[in-house]
Amino acid sequence: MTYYSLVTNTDTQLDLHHIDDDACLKFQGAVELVGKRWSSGILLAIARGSERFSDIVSVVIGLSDRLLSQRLRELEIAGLIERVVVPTVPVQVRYRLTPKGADLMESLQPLASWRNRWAE
Amino acid sequence: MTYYSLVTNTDTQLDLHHIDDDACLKFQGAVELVGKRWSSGILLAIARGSERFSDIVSVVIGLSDRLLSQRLRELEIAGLIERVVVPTVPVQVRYRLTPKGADLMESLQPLASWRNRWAE
DNA sequence: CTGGATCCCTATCGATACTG
DNA sequence: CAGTATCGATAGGGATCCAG
Repeated sequence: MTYYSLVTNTDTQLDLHHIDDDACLKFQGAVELVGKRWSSGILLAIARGSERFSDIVSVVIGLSDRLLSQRLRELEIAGLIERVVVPTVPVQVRYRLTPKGADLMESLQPLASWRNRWAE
Repeated sequence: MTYYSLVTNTDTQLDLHHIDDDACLKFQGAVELVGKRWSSGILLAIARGSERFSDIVSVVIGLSDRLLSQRLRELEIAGLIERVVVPTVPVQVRYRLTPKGADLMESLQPLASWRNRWAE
């Protein structure tokens, strides 16, 4: 039986040939979590320094406030971002990446490179 | 076109400020492409050696043949997999990763590691 | 400024049945 | 085996209006 070799160089990489079914589901879940519409754009915006609600809306092209609100809740539940309320008048709300979220963004860097590599 | 890095060598701090809007959209597009429902599971199944239609259905839990058919077309159009028809009786069809697709799977390994690192 | 609530529309999905 | 066709249900999305 022959199959594609996905493991090429370093030993730190995962060997996808021996992933069990549970890991398969986890992998799928992880990709679909961040792959949901607008999620990655929102995360990227926050990672780039857009901490405010209105900032994110203006940075992520096409994103509506309703969807942003919804996604922010999902991302917070997923533990990727944290919501910080500053009790001023009016109230200020800031969003930042959690360590888990920041680690995720780092892990997505190879994907960004891939997109760049295969851009036509 | 400026090549960029999501992570600087400075510290744990992310430096994404020099990413232009075009790259932002590309990044979002790349994540959402592979993050579509079932797509990653199908790619992983093929990467693990499931070349046949029925194999993929049985390996990816919950996936219906209709959706598999649809996703396979999308992934083929995206240039991630190739469809090989062997003219026997009955016809055999095999799917495998293209170099672009294999490269993608390698680029997703850090994400799999991330999922593993932050599993509770 | 930061959303919540509502309406409505479309895309997408799962199930079922069918074909070469 | 490797799909296609059809259909009803539903989830997701855009637009709009409203509130603390």
